[in-house]
Amino acid sequence: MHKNLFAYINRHISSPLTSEAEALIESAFQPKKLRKKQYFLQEGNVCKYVGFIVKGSMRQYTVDEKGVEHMVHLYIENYWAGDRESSIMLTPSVYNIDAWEDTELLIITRAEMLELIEKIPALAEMIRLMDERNAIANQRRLSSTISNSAEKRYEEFADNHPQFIQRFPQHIIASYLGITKETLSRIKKQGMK
Amino acid sequence: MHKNLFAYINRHISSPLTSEAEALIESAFQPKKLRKKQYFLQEGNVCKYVGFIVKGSMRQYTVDEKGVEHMVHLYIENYWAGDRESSIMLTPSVYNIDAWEDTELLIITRAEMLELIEKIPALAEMIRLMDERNAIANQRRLSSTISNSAEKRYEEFADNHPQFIQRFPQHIIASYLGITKETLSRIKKQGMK
DNA sequence: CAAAGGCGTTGATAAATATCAACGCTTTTT
DNA sequence: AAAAAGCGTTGATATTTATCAACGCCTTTG
Repeated sequence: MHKNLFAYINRHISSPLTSEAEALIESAFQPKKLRKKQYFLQEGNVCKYVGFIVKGSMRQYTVDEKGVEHMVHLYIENYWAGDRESSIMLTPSVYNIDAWEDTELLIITRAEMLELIEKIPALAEMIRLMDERNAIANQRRLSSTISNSAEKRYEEFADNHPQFIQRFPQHIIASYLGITKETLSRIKKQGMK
Repeated sequence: MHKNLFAYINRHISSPLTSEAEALIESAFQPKKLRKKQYFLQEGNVCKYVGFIVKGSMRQYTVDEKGVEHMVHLYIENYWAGDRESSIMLTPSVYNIDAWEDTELLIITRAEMLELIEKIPALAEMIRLMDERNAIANQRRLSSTISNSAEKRYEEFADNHPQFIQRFPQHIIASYLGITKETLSRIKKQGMK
């Protein structure tokens, strides 16, 4: 199970992990299984772990006063799930994270992760890269959300993230794009003509 | 002029900069003045520098097919301006960054910054902190943009960033919030009652 | 196997927001 | 000092998107 993580890390660093490093990582990351719908993080709790998704899919969302869910992130294999703000600040999270499909994770606390980074410089390198990509992706999404119509946002998303379109139902995608499921349904019908 | 930068860095690290570190920083960061409306970065160019704003204000925006500007970021003193994606990937930027008021910057290339980080560990610490805050802020903004009505977004923004409300005209704020200036005008009138 | 729930679609209608045009008031430029 | 440009506002109207209700088709569950 940790093999996927090693492979992921090696894909993102310049020279492969030593076997000592792998051993350290293996003992620091704890396997965790979630059944569909189970919470990884529930609103109001402090987010203790960040999780690397080995298999399955998850979603992160807020719930508004009317009970409507707003998807903030979608995750599949090789994504990291967690609420950074809560983990860092130790404040209660405003987000829920749960499993959309049965999911296998490797989880680690922030403190343990920081320790690990001290011991394995390559990990620091990976984290930096991850952060950068994340920042870039968020930047793009923000820019798209502000500037584009619902239709254009969907097109862009479908082009850039076909995996998500396949893995999540349409009403989840709609929420992620900031529109209702009905609107997305109509947009798609339009776009086909 | 570099004093502001030292103060900023010291505010974000655990033990103050040594005078050697200050000397290194001073020689690496180049002062730059921009008059109102002057470009720091123009769409289509690779973003060579990141700039620390000592005095003044700037904006980062895209321009769509219709010629409409969409504000992606607003910057004032003690903010860092630049397009990370372009700097890292060395790809042409899709953004424009220009001075809104006459502005004084301290600029540095990415390569020089990386060198500097090697030499001054405290800088690495600061950058990590900066990145974290940035990520959190972006996350919040994204979440707000997806979930909230224009009115609520404005309220939230006004509460959390009164400085921006004071420094930038309303049509810029509107664009930043992803709405038109007319809609913002009407929202504000409503809100007063 | 029957029932229930999840999902996508459609129609009718309402609400939010954009667009276009015009105006008054400042500030900046010439 | 006059002209131009920038800014915020308002009104009339158009467009986009949300809401509410209903239906058919699956898939899951008891």
